[in-house]
Amino acid sequence: MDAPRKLRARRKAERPAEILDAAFAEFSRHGYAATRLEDVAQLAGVTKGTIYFYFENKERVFDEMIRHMSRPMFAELHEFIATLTGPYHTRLRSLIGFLYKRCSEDRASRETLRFLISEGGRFPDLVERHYQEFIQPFVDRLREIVEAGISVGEFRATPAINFPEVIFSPAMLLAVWQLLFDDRRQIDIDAFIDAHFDLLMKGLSSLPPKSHG
Amino acid sequence: MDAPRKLRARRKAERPAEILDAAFAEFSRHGYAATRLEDVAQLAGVTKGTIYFYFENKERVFDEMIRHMSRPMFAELHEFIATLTGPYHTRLRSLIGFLYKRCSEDRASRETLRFLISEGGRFPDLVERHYQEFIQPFVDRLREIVEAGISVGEFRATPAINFPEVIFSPAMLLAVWQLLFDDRRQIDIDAFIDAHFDLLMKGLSSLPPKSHG
Amino acid sequence: MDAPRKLRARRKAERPAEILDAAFAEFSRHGYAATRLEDVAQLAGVTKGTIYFYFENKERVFDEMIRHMSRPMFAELHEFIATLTGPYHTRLRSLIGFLYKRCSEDRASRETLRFLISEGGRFPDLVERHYQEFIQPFVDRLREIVEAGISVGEFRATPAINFPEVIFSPAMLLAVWQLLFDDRRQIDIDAFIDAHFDLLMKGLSSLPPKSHG
Amino acid sequence: MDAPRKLRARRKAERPAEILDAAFAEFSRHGYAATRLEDVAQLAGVTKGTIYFYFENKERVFDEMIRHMSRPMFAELHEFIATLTGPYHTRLRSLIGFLYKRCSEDRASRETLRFLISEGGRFPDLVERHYQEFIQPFVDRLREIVEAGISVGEFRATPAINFPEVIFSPAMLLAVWQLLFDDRRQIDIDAFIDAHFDLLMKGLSSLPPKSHG
DNA sequence: AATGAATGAGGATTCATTCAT
DNA sequence: AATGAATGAATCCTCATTCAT
Repeated sequence: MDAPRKLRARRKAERPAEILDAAFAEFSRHGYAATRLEDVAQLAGVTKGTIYFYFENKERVFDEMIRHMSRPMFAELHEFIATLTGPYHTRLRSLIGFLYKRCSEDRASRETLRFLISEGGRFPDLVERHYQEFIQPFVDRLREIVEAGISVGEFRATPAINFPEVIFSPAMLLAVWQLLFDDRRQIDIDAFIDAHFDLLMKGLSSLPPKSHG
Repeated sequence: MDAPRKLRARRKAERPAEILDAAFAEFSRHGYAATRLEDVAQLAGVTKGTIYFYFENKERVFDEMIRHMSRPMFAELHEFIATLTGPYHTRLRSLIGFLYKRCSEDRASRETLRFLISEGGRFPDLVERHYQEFIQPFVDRLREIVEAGISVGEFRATPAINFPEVIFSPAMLLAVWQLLFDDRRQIDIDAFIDAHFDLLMKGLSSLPPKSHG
Repeated sequence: MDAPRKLRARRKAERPAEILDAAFAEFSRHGYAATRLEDVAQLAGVTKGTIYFYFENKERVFDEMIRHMSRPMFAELHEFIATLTGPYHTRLRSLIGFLYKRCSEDRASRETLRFLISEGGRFPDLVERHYQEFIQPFVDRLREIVEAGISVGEFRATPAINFPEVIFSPAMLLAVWQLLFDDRRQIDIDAFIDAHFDLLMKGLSSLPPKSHG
Repeated sequence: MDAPRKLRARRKAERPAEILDAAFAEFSRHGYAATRLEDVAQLAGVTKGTIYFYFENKERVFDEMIRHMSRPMFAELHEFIATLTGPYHTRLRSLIGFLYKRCSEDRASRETLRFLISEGGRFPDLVERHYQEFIQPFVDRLREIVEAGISVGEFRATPAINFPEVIFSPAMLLAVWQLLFDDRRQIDIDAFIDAHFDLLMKGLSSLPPKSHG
């Protein structure tokens, strides 16, 4: 008499997340407009009606799905930012490394970028939220690190200080690349990251280039 | 009795392009699935039936629209590539400058990127075509320039040679930024480009950094 | 330990009536088809499931609601009829006055008329029941009074004896008026009734009209 | 090449009316909410989509259907009113006779009354329109006739002058009766009307009652 | 060439009803 | 007794597509 009640309660608690996971799968495959809620339901192992029990309509399913997928991402970023220590070039690598992990390893984050680009017109709040919660904190932190690095002489003064996006843009390109080609044009990600850091550190360095001789 | 015939003939010749221009406007506003051919027709000043006279179905309208918007872009790239002369760092700036013009000034190119990201799953050929016609030639040319620059000592040897994407990624980021925020978060594009080149040239440079004293 | 049990018992006994009262409110606002049992439940302070504990389905809720609202009406009519005394024109006034009270003061009776008109096609038994229980007894009693009045010389012989509906029709019109306009077009009800009786009594009178001189 | 074009054009011109006729049939059978547009379409010999080609949505179909059915009724009333001549009791009979024709012979008018009673809450404009276009003109004209009749001594002064509804209410009752019982409880309409006029004329008369001896 | 009336499959949404708890 | 999660049939409405004119 207790186990089933718990089961029911547990199911109820888990249903919305199950539906949102299914929604992620379908929406990222077909886009917002071409996704049928019936397919989402089926993938979640429920029926259409159940979705409407938990969510007001398709737009809300999409919106909540994005929140559902983004929440851990936002949280992780903020946690991660708090732990950065060491010399500034290390912090910089570390921070950008975090972004690479999001872009290259985490399909959810990558697909979120796709959603923002594809459906941003229909869901402008969603874009704004991601700017406030993810992009801006990330960019700000990046700028602080570079500024601090400059002030202690680790980095040279550079106009890129005003456009930290320039500094991490290869990570974004990698994400877009993967969105475009999925697995059809593989990139050696580690080598890509190394190339990025090589160029970046050289570009930021306040030291003369090593002699190759 | 001749003028009207000519007019009609001209109209006829222009119809498909007019429809495709209208299609571009509607598809880029709402995405493939949410665009109604009726709206495309209205914007083009014709009726639904007329679209079906010129195009087989909605998919073909989309596909042809992309071709229509991309053709000049492809052509320009190839023409542009042929004209590159001078020292390799100049050629590099020039080539990347071309990309910036596409990304920042040309809405059609930018929206094409959005289409590729949004609808690539539905139109894989379209992605492939753009890779063959635009991305690959661009990347190849870039790599050639850098390689040549290295071999004549203008640039240092760098692993970025294997990932020319790293070199132009800020331009792509700028395009994505504009797709996401449109005019809501303006960027000083010239300053952005300067920051990019500053970092890039420093990163590629085979010379010691200028002393600031 | 006893009070709560009583309370619950009382609640239980009252539940069906509470539900039917709520049903009356919702059905009369939206009609049968457009009323949602969920709203009825909410208004009654219970959940959907509870309704199905007490009633088989939506049709039964509606049917029982009508019975619930009509029962006192039927009972009152029969009681009232039994009490009629005095001269026949007094009895006539009194009986029609009863109808006016139902039509003008009692929203439940008026809305019942609306239900009969709106949903009679779906619930023919309901119409039949009201005919048997209310209309026929009322009409019969009315005819009896008029016949008796004629036989004692209070009223003149009139073909209206065969259509007692003609005699009370203004009361029905008033009900319909209120159903149509609610409070948007107020009528002075007492003056309306006076006008009705003035015309009716004159029409039935066996006496010459009063001279106005 | 001409006949078919005409045919097409004629069909197009007739379609909306055909659909509205079918809508009348279905709506009056089942009420607004319970009517399925698909059934309306089928009865009209078209498909769902066609209805939406001509009408924005279900509400508009209903609204236009009412207009469609009422227009001739409104027009006829106004024409009829203009033709009234003769002694005032003749005009009165004639005007009320018009109403009886609407109520007893014309199902469309009767069903319109049902719609007003059933769906007035959802379509208040519709009720208002009928008041302005039909009820008010009718009532005003009736009052004028009675007033004129009084002033020339045909009728006695009566408080019913302020409530002309009292005068024609049996016609309304007849309509309601037919809505409730359709053909299940037949009324001898001519006899009913005679009874009405007998009572009414006696009630309005300025003369002493005829002696029956 | 072009129109636009007509189609009908498809998808969002609603809600009466069930049933495990 | 009562709950409320879950169902799925039903219905509104959309829109790509066709075709007679």
